[in-house]
Amino acid sequence: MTAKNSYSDIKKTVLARIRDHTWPPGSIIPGEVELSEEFGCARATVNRAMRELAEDGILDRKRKAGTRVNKFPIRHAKFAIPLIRTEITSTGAAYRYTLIDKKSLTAPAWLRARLGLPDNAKTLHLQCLHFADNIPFQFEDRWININAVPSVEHADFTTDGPNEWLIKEVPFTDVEISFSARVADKEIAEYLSLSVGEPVFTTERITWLSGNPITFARFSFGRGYSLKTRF
Amino acid sequence: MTAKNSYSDIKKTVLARIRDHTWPPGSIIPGEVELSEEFGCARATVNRAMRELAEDGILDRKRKAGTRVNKFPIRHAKFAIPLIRTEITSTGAAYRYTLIDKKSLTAPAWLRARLGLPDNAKTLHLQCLHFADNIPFQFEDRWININAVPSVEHADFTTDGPNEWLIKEVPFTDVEISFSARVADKEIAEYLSLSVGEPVFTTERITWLSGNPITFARFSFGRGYSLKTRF
DNA sequence: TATGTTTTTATGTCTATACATATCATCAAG
DNA sequence: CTTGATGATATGTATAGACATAAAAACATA
Repeated sequence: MTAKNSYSDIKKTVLARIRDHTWPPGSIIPGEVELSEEFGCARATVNRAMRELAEDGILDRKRKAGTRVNKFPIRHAKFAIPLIRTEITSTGAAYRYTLIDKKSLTAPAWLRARLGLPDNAKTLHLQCLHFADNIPFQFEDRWININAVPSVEHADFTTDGPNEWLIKEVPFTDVEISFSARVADKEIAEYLSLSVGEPVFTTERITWLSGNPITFARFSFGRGYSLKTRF
Repeated sequence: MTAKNSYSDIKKTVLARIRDHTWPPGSIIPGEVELSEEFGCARATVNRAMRELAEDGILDRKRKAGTRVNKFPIRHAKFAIPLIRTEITSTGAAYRYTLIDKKSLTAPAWLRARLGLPDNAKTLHLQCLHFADNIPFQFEDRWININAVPSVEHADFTTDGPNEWLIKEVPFTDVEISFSARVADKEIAEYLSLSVGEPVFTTERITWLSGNPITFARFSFGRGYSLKTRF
């Protein structure tokens, strides 16, 4: 009868009990009915609290088996992946964009393999630079599957980056993002004012529309960039 | 009256309408009552569907103002941050852990600044290596605030890593994670079998318990590591 | 003993209803 | 023209009750 009744209060109470080892890792916790009686609220309210804690990886729930405290909570870090324009302007810096190169090419072998494209697949290859206060911030190397997005051939990328165009024009269903540390090659070093061989924080992104690859993009960030999240 | 009624069906339908530009980016979509009539279900069901889409960053909802399609839908990428042991064993590789060094030290200035610790703060400094199939996978450099976790002085880290111990023993409320690309120094190069100067994918983590810093850890990953997510 | 079959049960979802609350829109007063 | 009060309204949350479903547990059969 602890006179708590909102689902977020229940979440807090449950988290507190996990933290103070009232309900230690791996243990089973009371069922929804019992908890709803204790908290003096409806089962649906307890259900929402428990469901959200399970989504956060704190609890592990199974029908009939009950709810347990996860032994090794898989924390889900949420990273904001904003538009590069938003990322730069939100720091107060001025955003500037330049299109370096734009060419229609048959997809190279590595790209065909990566995206599962047929031989002779036509692609549009773009290279762009994004500046923050006129300092090079991000080098973008992008390939677009022309077969999947025919209209891209007539798009003009001189004022807006391809990402902004794609988000507006092309729907997608799946995205894969990866983060890694790479070596700056001559090209990247030049564009980002680095030395060849310096480490470069790199993200790669592939997007599909119902299984059909749309675009592959590699983003190389300037010196000292780091991606942060707090939760 | 599209005869769909489960909340996940509604999510799919809404997503489809966003993709085919029935509801273009930035547009306002019908209210919950109207949609519940269209789908022939209760408002609560529509509410759950819309709430989850909003959590995913697809929709933007405001009381009274209604629900809009987010102009830039990929706002958040979720990464699972598993235990290193889990990460390695889930690939089928064998996990091995070694404690390299363990020392009680007064916190160095950079750490005091980073965590907001007082002068002369006592810390436990640990260096560990995590192997996948006997190949060095991750080098862990960790500092634990002894003041916040006195019992850590008697903990034995020879068989289990400090992360596993901390998760079991010490509750925390806040985490900050950052990703970056760093240069391998002599120490890291040796432990991870790299050359000095090679790029190293690095994550740093700070955890707090209600504002009180618990631990700072820097994880350096072996050559070619990348962090992936798909959604 | 081993293998299906049935029962039981905790979670999963849905409904109908109610009230709370933020905020947009309108209109009035200064 | 600005500021402040007042509705109207869409989302936010809660409730009680119902049925669905997965899976553990108990039972029955070969």
